[in-house]
Amino acid sequence: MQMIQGKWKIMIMFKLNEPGQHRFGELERHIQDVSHKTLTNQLRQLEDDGLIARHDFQTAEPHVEYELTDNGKSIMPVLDAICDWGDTHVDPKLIDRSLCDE
Amino acid sequence: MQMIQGKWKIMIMFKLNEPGQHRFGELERHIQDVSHKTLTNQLRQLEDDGLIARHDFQTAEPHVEYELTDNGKSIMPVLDAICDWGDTHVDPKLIDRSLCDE
DNA sequence: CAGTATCCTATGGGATACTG
DNA sequence: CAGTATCCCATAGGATACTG
Repeated sequence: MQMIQGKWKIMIMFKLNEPGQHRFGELERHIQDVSHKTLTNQLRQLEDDGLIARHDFQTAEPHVEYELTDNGKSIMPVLDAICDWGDTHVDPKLIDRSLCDE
Repeated sequence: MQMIQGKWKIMIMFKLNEPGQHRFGELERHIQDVSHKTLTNQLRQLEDDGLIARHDFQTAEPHVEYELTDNGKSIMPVLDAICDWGDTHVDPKLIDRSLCDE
C-alpha cells in the first residue's frame, strides 16, 4: 500500500503504461492539478520503490524520460482492479472525474 | 484509493472477512499496534464509506459488532490482489510481517 | 466495553521562486 | 526543461486521560 498510496501515483502509473516515451513536462501537462514539487516527489518515490525507471539524457537541454519497470508493469493489473472496483461500486457523484482521462 | 488507504484498514477488512462476530475489543487485541483512537477513526471511515456495518447492541454492557457490507465484501478480491502482489514482488526484508496474521 | 477529547508530531502536498 | 529550496497548511496517527 505504501508504494501505491500518493495522490497522483496511480495516474502516473497509468500514463507511463501507455505506449511511447514519457517526459517530465508531458506528465506535468497531462496531470493538470499536480504541483511541480509533488510530481517530482512522487516520481522519486516510485523510482525508489522500483516501480518506474528514470533515464536522464545528459544533454544541454535537460531531457528526462520515465518508464515502468517490470515490477511496475506487474502491478498494473492490481491498479486496474482498483479502478474497476471504483467504477462499479462507488457513487459517481463522489468521484472527481476531472482527475481522470475520460 | 481514499476508501482503502489508512494504516490499518486492510487489516480490519481482512479480520472482518473472517467468519464469526467481530467486536471492537477483539479487533483492538488482534491488531496489536493500533491505537484506540485510530481504530475508532478507521472503523468510522470504513462505515461512512459503506464498506462495513456497525451494530450497537444497546445493552448496559456496551457491545458493538462490526461486519462487512456487501460493498465491503465486493472489494475483498481487490485487497487480496494487493496483498498477493506484495507477497510476490516486494522484498520480504522490507515487509513488517508483525503487522500480519502469520 | 466502546467511545470521546485533548495534545502532540510527522508527513503529504500546494504555492512560489530560484538554478543549470 | 527538469529539478531544488523554502514556506505553509491540512491531515493522519500516536499517547493519554476521561465518560457512560
